[in-house]
Amino acid sequence: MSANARETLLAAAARLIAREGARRLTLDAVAAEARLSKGGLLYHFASKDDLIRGLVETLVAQFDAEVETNSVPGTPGAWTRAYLDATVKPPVSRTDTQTTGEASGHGTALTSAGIAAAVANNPSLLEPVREAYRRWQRNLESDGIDPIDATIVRLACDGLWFSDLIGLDPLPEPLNHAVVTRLRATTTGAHVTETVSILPADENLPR
Amino acid sequence: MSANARETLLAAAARLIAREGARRLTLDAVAAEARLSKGGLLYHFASKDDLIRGLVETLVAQFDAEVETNSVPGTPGAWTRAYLDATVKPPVSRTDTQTTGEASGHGTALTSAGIAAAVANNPSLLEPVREAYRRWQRNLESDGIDPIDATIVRLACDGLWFSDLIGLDPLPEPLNHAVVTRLRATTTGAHVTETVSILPADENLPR
DNA sequence: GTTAGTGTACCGTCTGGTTGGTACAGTACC
DNA sequence: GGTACTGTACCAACCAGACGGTACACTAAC
Repeated sequence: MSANARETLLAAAARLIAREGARRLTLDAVAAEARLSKGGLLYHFASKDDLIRGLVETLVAQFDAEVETNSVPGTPGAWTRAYLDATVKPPVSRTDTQTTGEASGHGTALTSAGIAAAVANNPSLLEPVREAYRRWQRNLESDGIDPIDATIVRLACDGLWFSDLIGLDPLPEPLNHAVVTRLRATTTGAHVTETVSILPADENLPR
Repeated sequence: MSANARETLLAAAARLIAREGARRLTLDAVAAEARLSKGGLLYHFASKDDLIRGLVETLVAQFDAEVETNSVPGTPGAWTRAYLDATVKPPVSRTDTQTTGEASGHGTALTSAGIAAAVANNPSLLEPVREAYRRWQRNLESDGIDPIDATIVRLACDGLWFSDLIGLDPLPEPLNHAVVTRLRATTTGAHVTETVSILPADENLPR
């Protein structure tokens, strides 16, 4: 377990935040969650800030990888579409181990854990996120489509992320699907005007 | 000062978060910022959670009031447009007193202070926000325009809010203006296709 | 026997909250 | 109009627990 101890610890930290909120992210708690001693934890992460840094960097790297995977370069709007997909795609939880499903019922999902922890503890740890966004915004603006459209798609994605971060109700399902579809259509430059009336029943659009 | 002591304290707390981050929101610090003793603070707010609750509720109430002010009922999309305006409008800072501008340069603006504090300390304090969003989403979906469009505008607004919360770079100015304009146009049902090319110089669009 | 990795015990500080008070304005009663 | 009493607003000092971090002993592997 030594080689991936870091990952185990990061996953434990993320799980903890998702379950009990950022305030409960204490070294003791993380160590316990990862079934390790505090000493062991501090061997891998020199400080709490260091741990959160790891969380944030992992988050950014994962999202980057996800976008990279989804992106099929060549077509205009490909990167923007990949950004959308990476946001929407159900995040594959890294928590395969220890499935003690004692969900205490609040939103903060694993993906947002790093952000929450950084906001709670030390906003300057968000710097990697800020830097990533600079990069992402650059990519969006030079994606071969109208940068305004691309930016709106980005903002909507961020809105979905925000919603997840603070545990808002997800959009009701037919609407959610329609919104994502509409956003994706935006990235192709095709200005679809097919007004989907309130509560459309066509749930089975091609994925 | 006794009557508005609560407001003074809330403003002090918000200022503190904006300036030094949510972690620094301690009872001592808030009291000092408001030039009051901790005992005095605890007279008005029974606990730290109570203080944060006040912060969150004020935030929701302010936003609600802002939307209400901006909304001109009757025309389709009016509410959605008001939501957009309330988000974009430069928040009139309530901090008229004590203008010690020692901004230490990170994002968390006054508007987001309550959210940040709640995320950091006790996510369950976000319940009023969740409830408000249920209400808002209902209003958006019955605003006389395509609910998909309305929802996308909402999500983009939330994206802007999120951006502010974690202190991302604001959008470069011509783009920002264009995005807001495009979003507003969406709320009128008018599907504008005037593709503003990369970096448009026409900054002086009619407000 | 050296090194990577982990555990135990402990320390100092921070911080939320309590306690016991002060100052003072109002007011009811005689 | 003086006295007893109440409620509001605030303060200084203190406390107990939590928490980040340190020190160091131990062990398994090579």
